[in-house]
Amino acid sequence: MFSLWSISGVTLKVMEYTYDEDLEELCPVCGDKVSGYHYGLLTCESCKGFFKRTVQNNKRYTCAENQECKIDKTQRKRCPFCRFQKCLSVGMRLEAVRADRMRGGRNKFGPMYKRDRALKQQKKALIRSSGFKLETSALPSNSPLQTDFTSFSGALHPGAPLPKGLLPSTPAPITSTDYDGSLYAPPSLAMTMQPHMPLPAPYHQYTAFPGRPIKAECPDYTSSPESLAGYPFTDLYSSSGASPQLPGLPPLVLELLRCDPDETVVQSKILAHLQQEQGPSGAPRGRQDKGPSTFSMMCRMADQTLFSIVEWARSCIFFKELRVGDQMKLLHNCWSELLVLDHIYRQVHHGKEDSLLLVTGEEVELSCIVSQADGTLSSLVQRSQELAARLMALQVDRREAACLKFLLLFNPNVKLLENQAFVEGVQEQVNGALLEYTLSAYPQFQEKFGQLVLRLPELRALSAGAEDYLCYMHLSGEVPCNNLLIEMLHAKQACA
DNA sequence: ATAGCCTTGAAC
DNA sequence: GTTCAAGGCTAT
Repeated sequence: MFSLWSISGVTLKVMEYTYDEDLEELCPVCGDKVSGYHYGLLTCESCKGFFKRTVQNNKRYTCAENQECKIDKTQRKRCPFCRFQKCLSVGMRLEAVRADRMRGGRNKFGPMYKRDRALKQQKKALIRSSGFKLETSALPSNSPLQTDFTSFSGALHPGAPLPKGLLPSTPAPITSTDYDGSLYAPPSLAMTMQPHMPLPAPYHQYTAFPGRPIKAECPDYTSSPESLAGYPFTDLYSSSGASPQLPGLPPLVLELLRCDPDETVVQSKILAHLQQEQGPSGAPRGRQDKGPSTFSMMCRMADQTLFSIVEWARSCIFFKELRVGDQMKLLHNCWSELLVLDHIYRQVHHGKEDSLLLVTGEEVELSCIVSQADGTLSSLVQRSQELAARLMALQVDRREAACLKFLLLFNPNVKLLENQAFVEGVQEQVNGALLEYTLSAYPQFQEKFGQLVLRLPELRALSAGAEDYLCYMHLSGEVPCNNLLIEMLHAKQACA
């Protein structure tokens, strides 16, 4: 029996899988067995008690070493300073320790724990359905969920608002990944897909515990942004956007929504880039003397949008767990669909039939576009307006749009994927979450899910038309060079 | 001081 | 009524 299984290599995978499952039950502070949720996350009984004693008794510790002691089950008693630091850095919440020492009952974290559990279940099911553990950016001993949360709010997020300015403010010679800085270098998806290597960034800024007095009576951690760095749950709680806490919101939908970048950040980034591109030399690169053609501007805009879409995908839950090869295959397959959806959803939001809202925030009259475009382009724009109108009629909301993006990205029909089952699993899960969401949020509109999903083939047809047109224009030399759009176009043709 | 077990009580 | 994360108790 053993020999039979071991030669196939299956045993190995199964063992990895169960091993990894066990890992999830370990305390992120010391690696001991988890006994439940304590002060914000799953920890062991001893770290729970340690955290409580420290906060309740306002204890102050010092480290005899370099404030970087390893904390594990056997050594956790040796340095309470570093242990408490670790408690904070993994996300244990001071405010969950009660000032009044009231016993029993539930606190405000209740729903969060519930959501956490649900997400964990979902993720587990996904891993199970894909048959084996994925390549994750392995953190020491966190549950996958906790890993996700820390990295969401961590410094790795490429879509995070840039510190300042339009150009990378980091003096470090970040070479290949920085397309913004290299106008003449050939763009490449492969480049933008490289892991951000230069900084072996820690997942949580170990903001050395700054001698802050420990107060039991709910310290206002929410008021100082920098103190949130190591507290993954805070932004989960104040769910992004102005939407109030929806009770029936499936956790997965919430999670997908959280992956969405801030629109204004994307907008200003793209705007800045385009201005810079035409920029200082004063000489617009357009043909003839009336400046860049409408089409060329649209290409540049789409190109920049595509970059932000790639950034979005790279930082997305599930997607970032795939190997780069699979990531590229998926993106090569759906880039134009995502672009079209991005455009169309913007029009839905814009809500005007006779004008377009561009990614830069500019509003352009439809008649103006049509007058400058050829027949094919005009008809593409027209079709996209019709699709936008249909989605508007369906009153598609942000959460649904977020799901649709994932449904396009995780296309199970993409061939030769290393991890096909995972992609199918995500497709399935997102479908389920979207269905659940539409049913609970729009109970009076039972067919909404079906209606939404029916728009996807239409959208695909439209994007195929757009690709064809782009291809044609490219062959006529009308598309600006150094264009990610073109690279994607070629990649797709190479696949087909 | 630590950590395993016990009691409590609001939310479900 | 059940759950389960709070605080409490206590031998080590």
